[in-house]
Amino acid sequence: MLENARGRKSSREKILDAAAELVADIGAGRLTLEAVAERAGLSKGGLLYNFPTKDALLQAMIQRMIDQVSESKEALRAQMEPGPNLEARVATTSLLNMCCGGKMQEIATGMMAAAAENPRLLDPVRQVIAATVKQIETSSDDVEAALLGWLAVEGLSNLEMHNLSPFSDQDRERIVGMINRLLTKGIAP
Amino acid sequence: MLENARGRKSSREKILDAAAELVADIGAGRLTLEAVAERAGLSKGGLLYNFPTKDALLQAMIQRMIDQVSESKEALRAQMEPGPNLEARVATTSLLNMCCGGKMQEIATGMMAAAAENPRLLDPVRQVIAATVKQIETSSDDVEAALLGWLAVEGLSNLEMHNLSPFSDQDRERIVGMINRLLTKGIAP
DNA sequence: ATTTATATACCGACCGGACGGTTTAGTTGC
DNA sequence: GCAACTAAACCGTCCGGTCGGTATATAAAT
Repeated sequence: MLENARGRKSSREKILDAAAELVADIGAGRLTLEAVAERAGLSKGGLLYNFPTKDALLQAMIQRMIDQVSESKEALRAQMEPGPNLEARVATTSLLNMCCGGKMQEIATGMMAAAAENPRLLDPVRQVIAATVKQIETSSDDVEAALLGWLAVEGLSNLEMHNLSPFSDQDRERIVGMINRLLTKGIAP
Repeated sequence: MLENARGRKSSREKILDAAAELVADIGAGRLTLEAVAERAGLSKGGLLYNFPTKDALLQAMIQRMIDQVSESKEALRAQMEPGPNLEARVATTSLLNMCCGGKMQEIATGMMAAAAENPRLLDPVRQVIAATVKQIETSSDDVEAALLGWLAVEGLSNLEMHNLSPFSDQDRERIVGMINRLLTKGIAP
């Protein structure tokens, strides 16, 4: 996916990958152009050729993450068994898959970097969140359960993206299962 | 509270207030010593007299916020009507009062600054969170409901601390009410 | 076929400003 | 006389961004 004609990853992709990894490794506040360039395997000049400013790079990180989430949601929507609160289940599952699967791969990184550098870069995220919530609110059979589950996943993923989660893998699994039960069986068991 | 002998706020307090306000105003990544000093009404030298390094300042911000939360929890624990899942209700209510009451006053600011600058500064927060969760798990009548409610509040407050919340005031009130109902009446209404 | 032109993608030296922290010399109030 | 500063200069480093140059490929002109 997203390779150029010769089947090799484009520089843009390599750069975005490198930036995401770096944020995860050394922290959003320490993200520098030189470090990104080095990890992506090109020079600072080459990096700035692809992204003329640091803001542009951060913006692209955010956009890519939004696109990936939306992709993942689309896939889940097709694949998931139908039932109540489908939209909420799709939203929560995609969030959990993306940001929490062992390493927070794509989600948190861009957001943390943007939040540290220039909060306005989070505007597109705001839109996505607003849209997601609206969709959950209008499409759910049990709006209360759906919102609650979504918020809980939001909390869990936020904890994990700051390495603040006190939960073991099996604790986490239990919690995820519990949220899924809430979403499929409603607020009354 | 926390004033010196003559009833005036100590410089330390003024500095910590200023830093918190600044983070809220201009973003965690743009927090500089000079700006903090200016807003606190003293010189950079005076600031560095009180906090010898920027790390020390951030550490103090975190510590103050932890102390305030623990204070607030203690107060709530005495004042709150007894009932099921008391500990979870205390934890969630203190979180909501602190960080979400109109302005995110104390909680988010220190955390965001620390996360941007030096994630290791969040270690004390990790401890508090782990302790809170353990307490909720051991003391709750309905552990599932308690954890779910706590996570949801965590999610809501995280959204709010990045100005990402799509909820209106009355939406928010409904959600908080819903979480409280979950905590007081259990997972089955 | 050879030259010339143009575009793409990149290198890397360098600049300038910001910022954390130091130092020094002086001031004010208890 | 000491604690708690002020004021201002200064240092060293880091870092975003600029800029001139380079290599390669493709196209156009002769």
